[in-house]
Amino acid sequence: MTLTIHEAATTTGWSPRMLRYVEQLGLVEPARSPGGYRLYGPGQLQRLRTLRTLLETHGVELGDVGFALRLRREPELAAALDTWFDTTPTAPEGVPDTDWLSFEQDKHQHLLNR
Amino acid sequence: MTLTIHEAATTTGWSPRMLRYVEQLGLVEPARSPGGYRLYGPGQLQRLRTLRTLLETHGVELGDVGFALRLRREPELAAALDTWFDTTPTAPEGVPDTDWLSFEQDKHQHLLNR
DNA sequence: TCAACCTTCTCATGGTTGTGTGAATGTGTA
DNA sequence: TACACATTCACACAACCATGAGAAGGTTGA
Repeated sequence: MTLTIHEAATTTGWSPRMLRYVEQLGLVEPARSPGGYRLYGPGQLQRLRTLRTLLETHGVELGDVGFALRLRREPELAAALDTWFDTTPTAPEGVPDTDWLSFEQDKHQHLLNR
Repeated sequence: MTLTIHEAATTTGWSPRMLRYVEQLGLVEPARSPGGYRLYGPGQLQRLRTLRTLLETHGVELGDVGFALRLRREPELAAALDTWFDTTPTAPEGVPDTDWLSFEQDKHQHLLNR
């Protein structure tokens, strides 16, 4: 039960070109025939359709989903972003001036309860 | 202890233009003087510096950090991405054909243990 | 008051994204 | 063996991103 790229394209609403692009982003990677043809299984077709609605309903770009993928492949990146966001929630005033740097650095050790 | 935009720029390595851009992305939002001048506190200066190293050490773009911000401001977006990624971890073959759709839909109910 | 800074807004621009189209070539099947 | 379809690669291009620079005007503080 596998479809060729053109068939997969017509049943999912993507263009063949875009299917190759989506694959290049690492989002949906079909198997290959011995000769190199892309073979899309039912799982991938479903993924392609839901990807489509995901983009539309949330106003997200393919590149954004690609970045989200990066976030789960590089946990240290996700962790770095976490600490950055959790540090001084955009309103630093009112914190005693002296504690500041140590406070920052503590956060980098163990993520705090927010 | 607040710096004006030009001072903040020189001590953090950003240009004033970029500080305004960073603010527009929602990443570092300084207070304002009664007359409308941006006022950067020590917390924001630290944030700007760490932001800079974050970008450099991980090869991330400002827009990516902006998207990460979106992810924590719109939990339903993050959830949608979670379910999409957790569904059929890019290798659907080998799963009995019939269980497929129900399997998919289950996942959308309660996130599974990966 | 006045110099030095700030504000917003607009124009400019090189780089990247998303997407199509075509060329040159290989694959699958009746 | 053909014929329709696939592959990769490259050119194209509008739209957007990240930045700079300038204009027109307001704020600050000695």
